[in-house]
Amino acid sequence: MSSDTRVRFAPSPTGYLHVGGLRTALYNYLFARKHGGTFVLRIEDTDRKRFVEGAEEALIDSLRWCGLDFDEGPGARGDEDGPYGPYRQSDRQELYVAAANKLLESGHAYRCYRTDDELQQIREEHQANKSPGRLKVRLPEEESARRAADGMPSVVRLKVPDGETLSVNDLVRGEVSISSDIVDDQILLKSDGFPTYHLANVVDDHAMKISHVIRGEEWLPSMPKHLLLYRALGYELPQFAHLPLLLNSDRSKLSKRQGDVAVEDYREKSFYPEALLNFVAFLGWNPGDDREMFSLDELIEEFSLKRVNKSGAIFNLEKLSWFNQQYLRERPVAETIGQLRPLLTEKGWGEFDDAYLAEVIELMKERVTFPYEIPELGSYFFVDPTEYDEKTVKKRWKAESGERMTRLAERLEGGSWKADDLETVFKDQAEKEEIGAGQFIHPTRLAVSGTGVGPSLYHMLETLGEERCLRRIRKATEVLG
RNA sequence: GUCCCCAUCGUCUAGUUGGUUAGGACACCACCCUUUCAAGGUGGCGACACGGGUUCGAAUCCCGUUGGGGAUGCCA
Repeated sequence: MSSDTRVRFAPSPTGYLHVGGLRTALYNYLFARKHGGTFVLRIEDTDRKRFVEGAEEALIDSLRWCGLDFDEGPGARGDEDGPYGPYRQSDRQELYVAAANKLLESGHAYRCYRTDDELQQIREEHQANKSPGRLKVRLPEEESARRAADGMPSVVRLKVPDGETLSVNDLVRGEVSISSDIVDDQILLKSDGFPTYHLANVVDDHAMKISHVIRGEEWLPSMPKHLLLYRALGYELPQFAHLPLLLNSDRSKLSKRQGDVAVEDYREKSFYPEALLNFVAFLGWNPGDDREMFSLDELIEEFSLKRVNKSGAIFNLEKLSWFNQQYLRERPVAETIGQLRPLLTEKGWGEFDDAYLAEVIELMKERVTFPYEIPELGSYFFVDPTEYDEKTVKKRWKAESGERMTRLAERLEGGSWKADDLETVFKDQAEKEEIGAGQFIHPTRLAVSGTGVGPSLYHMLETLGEERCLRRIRKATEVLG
């Protein structure tokens, strides 16, 4: 495939970027980049009732946060959006009206004057009769003329032919065919004059020279309508690829209500965009071997529609978290410091220098999934413990612990504060007192951190420094006895 | 109801031309390491929805059943 590969992501600005949409956008992006093609962003805002202020900005913001830059579309190139603009359907109205008129003239479409009530009744009867065919909405010629003369509102409908088998060779599903007899006369132009998805989509994909339509599986059933439109309008057919759906844990189509579905939700929870992308890329695609960690560039290198699955995939938060943990571990410390610092300021825990924070991060990053967990699980790196974990006290702080800790502190004072040396002192002291080193190790951890869990004790002490440690040990002997 | 799509461990999946002890990852369990917790290592648990064909041989091909999902909007 050459540079005339053109794909598009065409979201409706009804709020936010759905993770399913992100996956669709990602596959389109990967396909475009892989083939040296063009990735277009088109805003499908033909439904005035669902218009949400700021949704387009939020959408673009989420896309950019993930690093999916588009070549054409609103704001793609600063002042200029691209050669096939405008890229908002609300700005392309004439095109749709022109196409609808053309279809009207050629007899592929007709004006329909049915009322909502009539339509509802037709649907009910259709279902009651268990009839497999098309909804019979066409009015006799004279009745249409009469209603038109009465000035009744109308829509433009596609006049679906009888007895045809409409099939397409889908890039992920192979040949899919549907009989035209069961395809309804799709509304093309609504009574408010705006086009429906079906018309606008086909007109724009053609006008924007889209070569591959890569979209969600929910569009597969309407594919025959689109085929008919391409044909009636005399457009060349693009290639189609219908992607498997992203699912809730109950296998229904991924939706709000059963968890977070907006990219911005995950951004707020401080997932790394790389982790989200990596995770979402593997929902429906894999490279065919055991590798799992992929940067965007590596995905571009490996991606192929041939390896896209047919069945839906459950969005599994645990796996996403695992990816995030992996990414956190390979992150440059400087970046994590930058994430950590505002959290500390927010908690009013004061200022800490980079070197100190870097050490804390090194000790903690293998134990957490998100940077924000570092101050949560490791508050003791920043403030003295104000209480001691009850269970740990019960288990580790014996009657003699207070005196032992006092003797240990005395011996430690003024000595080397390197982890290795500390370890030597602990072991030596234990030997002297003829007890297990654990009798010092556990109470010390408790005294210094307030908890029974955490990083390697000696390294933790080294990082914390002599002053903090001795102060805390003495405080603990007072409080715990 | 009707139409379309789908079907391998709990989850994501490998398996692309029929012959594998059906592989990996997440999660879970055990052990090792660590006198903590993680991480890491080792091992374990765990799947071809069912029934018919075709074939010497089927997870793989065909048919049916069942199950799941999607569509059926003047939403996209």
